[in-house]
Amino acid sequence: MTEPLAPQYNPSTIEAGLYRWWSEHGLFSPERHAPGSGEPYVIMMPPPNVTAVLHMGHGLNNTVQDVLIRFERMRGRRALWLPGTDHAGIATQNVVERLLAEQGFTRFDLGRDAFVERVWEHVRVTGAAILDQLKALGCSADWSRTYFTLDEGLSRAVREVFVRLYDQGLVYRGHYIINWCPRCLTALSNEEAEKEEVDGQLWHLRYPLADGSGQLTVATTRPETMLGDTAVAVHPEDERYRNLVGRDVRLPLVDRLIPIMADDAVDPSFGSGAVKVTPAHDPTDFEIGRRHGLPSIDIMTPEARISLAAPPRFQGLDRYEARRRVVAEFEAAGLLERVEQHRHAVGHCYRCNTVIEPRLSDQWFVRMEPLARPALAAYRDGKLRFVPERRGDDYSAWLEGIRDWCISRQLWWGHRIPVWYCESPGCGKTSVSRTDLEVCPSCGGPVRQDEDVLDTWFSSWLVPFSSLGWPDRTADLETFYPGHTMVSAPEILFFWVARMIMSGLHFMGQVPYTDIYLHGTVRDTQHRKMSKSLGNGIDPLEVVERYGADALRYSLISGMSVGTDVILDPNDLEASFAAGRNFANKLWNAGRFILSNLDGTPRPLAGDGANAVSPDELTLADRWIIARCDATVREATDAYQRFRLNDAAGAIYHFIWSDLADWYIEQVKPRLYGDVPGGDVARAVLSQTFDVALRLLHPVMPFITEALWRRFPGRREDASISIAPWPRPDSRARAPEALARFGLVQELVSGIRVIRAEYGVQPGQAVRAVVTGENPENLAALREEQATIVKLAKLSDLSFQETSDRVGGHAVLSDGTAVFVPLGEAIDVGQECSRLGSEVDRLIRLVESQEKKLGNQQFVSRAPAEVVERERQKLSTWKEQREVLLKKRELLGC
RNA sequence: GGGCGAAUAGCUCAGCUGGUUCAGAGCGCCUGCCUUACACGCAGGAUGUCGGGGGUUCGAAUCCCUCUUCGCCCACCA
Repeated sequence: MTEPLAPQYNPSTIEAGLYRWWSEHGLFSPERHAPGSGEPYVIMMPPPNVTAVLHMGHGLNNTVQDVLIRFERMRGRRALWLPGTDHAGIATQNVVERLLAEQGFTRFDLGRDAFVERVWEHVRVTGAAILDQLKALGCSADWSRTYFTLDEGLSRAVREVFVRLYDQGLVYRGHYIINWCPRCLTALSNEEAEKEEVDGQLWHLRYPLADGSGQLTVATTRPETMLGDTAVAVHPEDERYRNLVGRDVRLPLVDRLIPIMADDAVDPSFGSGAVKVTPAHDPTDFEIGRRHGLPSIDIMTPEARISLAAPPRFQGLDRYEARRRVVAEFEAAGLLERVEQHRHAVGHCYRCNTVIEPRLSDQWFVRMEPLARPALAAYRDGKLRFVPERRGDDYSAWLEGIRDWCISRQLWWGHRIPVWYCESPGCGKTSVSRTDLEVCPSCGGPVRQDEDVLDTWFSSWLVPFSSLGWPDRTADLETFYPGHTMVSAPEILFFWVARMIMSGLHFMGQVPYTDIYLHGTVRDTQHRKMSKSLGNGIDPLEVVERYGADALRYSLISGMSVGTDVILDPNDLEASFAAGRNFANKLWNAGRFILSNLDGTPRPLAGDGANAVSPDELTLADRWIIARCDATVREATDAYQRFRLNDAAGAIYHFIWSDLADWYIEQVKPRLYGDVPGGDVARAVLSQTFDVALRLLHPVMPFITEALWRRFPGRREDASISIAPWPRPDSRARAPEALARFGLVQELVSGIRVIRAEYGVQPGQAVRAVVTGENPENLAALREEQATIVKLAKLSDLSFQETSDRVGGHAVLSDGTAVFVPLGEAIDVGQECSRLGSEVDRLIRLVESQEKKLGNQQFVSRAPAEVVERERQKLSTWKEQREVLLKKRELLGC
């Protein structure tokens, strides 16, 4: 690593090598980077689905986690970032089924075993690709502990949990209305049925009374379900229908007699106040049916076609064809009262977006209320912290309204439900078992395992402990449970995060983590979520190749604030990622400059060493940059801890680019070149502040900071910035006076630059400047940095004196100190007068309003004394500046 | 229908506990520079009724009310 650094930073030449080096040195495993010491710090990676390679949302999610884990690792924690991948039952099965369909097959053509083997093939390929992608992003997860949710270990945990919950009466089999996807042909949980507002219609249908004495109108959004109606319900208090309760209507098209009954579930103010009751196809109707002992008629096949339970002419029709046909027949019979436009929420499958069909079937459920209660209490007792805070409200609201969790899925890809049914007549027992059963435990007869698999979230909700070896009491489990921070996208708060908390409390007795950081979503410039179907995605690997992982990471982090979305332009990668790339290049070149000027190990800045730099060797600029560096340490550390990663990145960016590169490096050059004495002190200050800056930035930009940091003279071959100690604030570095005085130097230089720019002074031409002022301390400070000012403002001479020159450019600093640049004939007196005039006007207005404020008795008496004093200071400074400017105008003869 | 959030420069957004970062940053735009770390750069510059209206206060981008517009979450009025 001694070859000269190229002037343009080329991430692709260093990233892969550094990552390999980190891995080989085991820097990501807690036992290697912090053997036996340090408080554990654990982040569980949300396991990416093995359906497909990662998108930018994963890029953001994992970058955030990596920033946090690297930060805590440098702070001396035994940091474990535990990675894994999720088998993603329904999603993965769909992907592979689609691939099969392209070849003209269905899963039934292959059969269960061959199909599952086919899915495994897909999973092995994408799973490996995903891990490679995470590595390309620089993710410092502990790959030696990587899990897959279908691994043997995690499968064992799944069975253990199922059996325990069953034994505790918290898992049960029930015959209920569930959400059914007619395309995926499986049950879904409530969370997997995404409600979406759609413009639909409300059909008002007339049902004739059985005795022919009249009609009753019902309103429905799904007229085809009337084929399965078994009653009509009205509200018990509804006067309009009181005399009809107990009578029958003749169900049109089907010609079946069904009763009219009263039930509280009916809202008399909606529609006609009478509801058709279809217990097999609607959850509310199912409950009504159950209360009144109504029969259920299932008129639909799993594919949502009309079944044999309906009249023959409807059989086999798709649900929407059937809807048209039913409506048409009602209309033809004069039984269609009216059709109303009606906007309502309809459930859609979260994987294929097909409209959900409520369906009556036998499924397995988890009783959630007993699990939810402790999870709610944990939040109320302050054991969980949500960032942003308001997400805690979503969490508790969901828990309060929680319903039982349907966990069985009619899929082939997933954990098979560990339930066996005895097939011998006379026994028929249901057995739930941790191990596979060959025979019935009670009668020894033949058994058949439940065909279904478990919801994919039934394995991932256990990850905080199952990935550590549970149910065995492993050393990992002892050390790393409970963990600390969960970094997640807000859309999986209920699917995953809340359920992990419930399982953690139930099986481990403690919440799995205390901080839940829900970041925003990656969107395009039209604020649409990035997705494959919209074609507005950005491939993270393409960005890594073109701009580097650090640039990608910086751009993501700087573009996010707590809980808000990150906007990227998929059509203009340059606009989205150039900032990060430019910053990396800036840093690279600053590093190139600094490192090439460090001839040998620099003197220590502090300490007892004989050659340590003593405080009185430091110049004003040195004290200033050291104080700025210290302030940045405080700011960045605080921001990282509060998950304000963009603030941390911003503070470091500003320190490196503005303070260190634009000001300090520029001003320090004469000392480095030997034009001015003190080069060794300058090198010491440069070395230390740059070292600190690299360490502060390392969590966000790990590759470039490591590459530069390792090149410092005297660095041990095996030293890595990733385990270098986190910079500490140093109260001795605080120097408010240096910050203020160097601020004046900056003001003076800027003032002269403005004059040069406004008067079109050639960039190469040096000019003279004269400073006058009343404040001796400030003048002394400017004098101390005379060389800096001369260099940065390109002066031929800087003098401190009274002046009688009349022609030139003027500027006044915030403390009233004035600078004058004689420009000879180049100056336009009239222009300068008007320039000064408008400045004077501004000050006059400020002084006036300030005098009014201070003349206000209310303000002076009610505002805190320090505020009043501060305002007085302002007034006197402005007055002083005004006087100086007026004097200048006088001198110029305006 | 219920709950929550947002609206600040052309764009993306900071501005946390009312008053020294108070009107800001980055990008974009304009002017001038290939100054021996960096043109992925340097120096300078322009741009705002802080969404509208009302209120509280000595003082409001900041707190309260209201309206408008967007967004998110939840929901068994069929």
